Amino acid sequence: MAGPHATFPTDSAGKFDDEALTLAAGSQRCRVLLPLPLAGPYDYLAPEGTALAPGDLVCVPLGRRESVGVVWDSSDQDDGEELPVERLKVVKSRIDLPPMTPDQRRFVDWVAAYTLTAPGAVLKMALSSAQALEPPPTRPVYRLVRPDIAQPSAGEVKLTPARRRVMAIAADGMARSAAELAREAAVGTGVVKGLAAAGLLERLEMPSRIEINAPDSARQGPVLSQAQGQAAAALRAMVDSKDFSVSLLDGVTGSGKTEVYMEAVAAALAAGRQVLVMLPEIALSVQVLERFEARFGAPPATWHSDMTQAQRRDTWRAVAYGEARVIVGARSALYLPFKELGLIVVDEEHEQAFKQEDGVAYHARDMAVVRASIGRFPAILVSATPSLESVFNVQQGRYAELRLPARHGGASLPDVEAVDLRRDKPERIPELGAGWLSPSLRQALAETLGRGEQALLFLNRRGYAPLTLCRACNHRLECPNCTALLVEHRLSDRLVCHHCGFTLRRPTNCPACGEADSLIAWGPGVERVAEEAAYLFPEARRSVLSSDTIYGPKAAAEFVRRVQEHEIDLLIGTQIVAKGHHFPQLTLVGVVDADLGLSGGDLRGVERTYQLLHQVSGRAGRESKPGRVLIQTHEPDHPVIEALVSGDRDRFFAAEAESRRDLMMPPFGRLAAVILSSGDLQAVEEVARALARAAPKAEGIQILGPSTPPLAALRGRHRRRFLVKTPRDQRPQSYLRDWLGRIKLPNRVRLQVDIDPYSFL
DNA sequence: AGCACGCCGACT
DNA sequence: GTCGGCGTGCTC
Repeated sequence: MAGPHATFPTDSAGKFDDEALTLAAGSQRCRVLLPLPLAGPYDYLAPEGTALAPGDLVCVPLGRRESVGVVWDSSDQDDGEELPVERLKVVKSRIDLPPMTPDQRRFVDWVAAYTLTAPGAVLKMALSSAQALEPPPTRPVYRLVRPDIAQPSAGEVKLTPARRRVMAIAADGMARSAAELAREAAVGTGVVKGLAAAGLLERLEMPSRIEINAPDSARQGPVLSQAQGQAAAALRAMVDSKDFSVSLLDGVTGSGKTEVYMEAVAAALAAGRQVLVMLPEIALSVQVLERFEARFGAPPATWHSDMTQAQRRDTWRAVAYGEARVIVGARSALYLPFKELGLIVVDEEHEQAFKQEDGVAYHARDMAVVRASIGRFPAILVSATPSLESVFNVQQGRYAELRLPARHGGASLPDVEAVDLRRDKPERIPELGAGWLSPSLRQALAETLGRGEQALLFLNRRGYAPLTLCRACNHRLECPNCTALLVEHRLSDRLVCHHCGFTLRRPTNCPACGEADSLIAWGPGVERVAEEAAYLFPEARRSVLSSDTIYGPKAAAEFVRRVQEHEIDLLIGTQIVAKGHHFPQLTLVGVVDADLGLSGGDLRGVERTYQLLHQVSGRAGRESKPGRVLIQTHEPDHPVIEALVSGDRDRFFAAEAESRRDLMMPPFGRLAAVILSSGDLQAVEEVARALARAAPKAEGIQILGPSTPPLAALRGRHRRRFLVKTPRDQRPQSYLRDWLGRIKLPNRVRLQVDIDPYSFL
């Protein structure tokens, strides 16, 4: 790959010390990476008399507009012909922000190469907030012109009592906003402005920065158990070694994993490094934030999709300037401009939410490990049900393993039983139709609620019913844009496509045969289970919890509070309730349908079902009250159910790993998906055939497809898919580059590559 | 991603 | 006769 005759004038200056490499002023060529999906950086000329160094943020002309960009490293790649100097435009300005660090630049290049996407597309994520690059906004403040003379000599300016009070407040020389000054002096803001006009106060523009309270790493943490203490000491040692390492912190719910990794956070902070803690769903982690605040005396900075532009800008800048020391964020926080990152913690590392599917397809857990390796610092993966990938890496000796065996604080593990739906059949309820709760589960609910305790019914399915069917002609209501059934949502009185968001008011007549009142709801969703629960336990205070009813951190916090204060007796929820909340009064968990994730050809379906059910089981019974979990299933002998009932996770993992090994599926082999899509069915099929023909033969590499994925159409686009399977020691990227480079795509067909795919829809 | 250019339908 | 639809292609 190394170009033997690199012609870039500054190349010899030393590519391993690129900070020292400063381009000379004048008409000097420099490469600028733009946040656009282009093949590589563009060449510009540094402005006369300005030195630009790799990492500098710049503003450059681009066509008839302007764009921000980052001065990129001169590569030794032999790109072929360079654009002649006459055609180059001049960099407009250097942006006054800390330069992007070499580590972050390498990370951007690495992710682009790994995911087979344009480096500019990755840079775009790193410059996520366009407004962050603008100068920080200012706010007007007022202070005394002459602090030494608070009272002007009489006659010069008329001093009314109101003005006198303002001057008295301002006498300390501090700058205050007009509103603040006016409030303290009990006058209107007009008085303040009048004094400014009279020349007694001066108006200044103050940069408004967010207040970042420094976390106090010296603060004493909680008393740890012996097992916790050992794990914490191991993690502290990793941090102190200032070297790359990956540790898997593995412990059941309630074993005190958070307290343990907090010690590693404290160690990194004490060493003067920034820390990133990644969570799958920041919206639901109010409790984690509170625990950080309790531990370090200051709330961490947060980063997630649900932020305003202003919050984004302020946080982005605070991270770049090194003011924010601890950032708790969703997967996109990985691309923040850390000045001195020294530790990444990936909590709930097994969660699929870390996998980004659209745009740049990447797995944030894996990229976090890469980021740590580039920055030469530790990464800590945390889970009660680690991914098979991570367990495999432990077995291979790549990751260190730290196990926390028992529940911290003496609470016992819940008692898990399977309910065999083949014998223990839910009864039909005349008023409602089909029922979903078996007699055993009903009885357990009655007992729990009767004791004044809380119960949770878990069903990982939003809405009222997953299928609407015509009784007369058997027509199924489908999305017009996707190969998917419309899901009935009774709360919003609509039929909804969960893939594209298409909605329809529930029709009274069948759209196919026109028969009136023939449409019936088929199968359960959480809303329907809630309806049954309302019928069976009318006095219980119920709440349905799904992404439809809990949107954003505020709603999540409110829900947590209502459960904790026992304003709700019976929760009916999707996976949104499975996440780590602490509900001491919740003693019964009923899994309505454990078989949901077990059918279908999903590679990780079995693993995911185990993780999800294990997690939701962990909601039952903490503190002193024992918990009980009832799992309704048609397959009580399924390894997942047996593992949950027996609590023998390791045996289940071993069996699951064995079946993956037989198929050479991840983590024993590598997968990449190539997805073609187009509004034009013939065009996709044609390209799929052409691609199949163009596939080069290669030792050990298998091309599966083209096949029609379950979601044969999505958002009005027809889809076809290839899977590329390679041995573990052979990355598929170079093969894919070669293969995909052989055919020219027609414009209306889009090709998307997903390395390490998680979804097979 | 923008923002042009470009080549075919309904309007003042 | 133009205004404008968004297909196609380029931006150092």
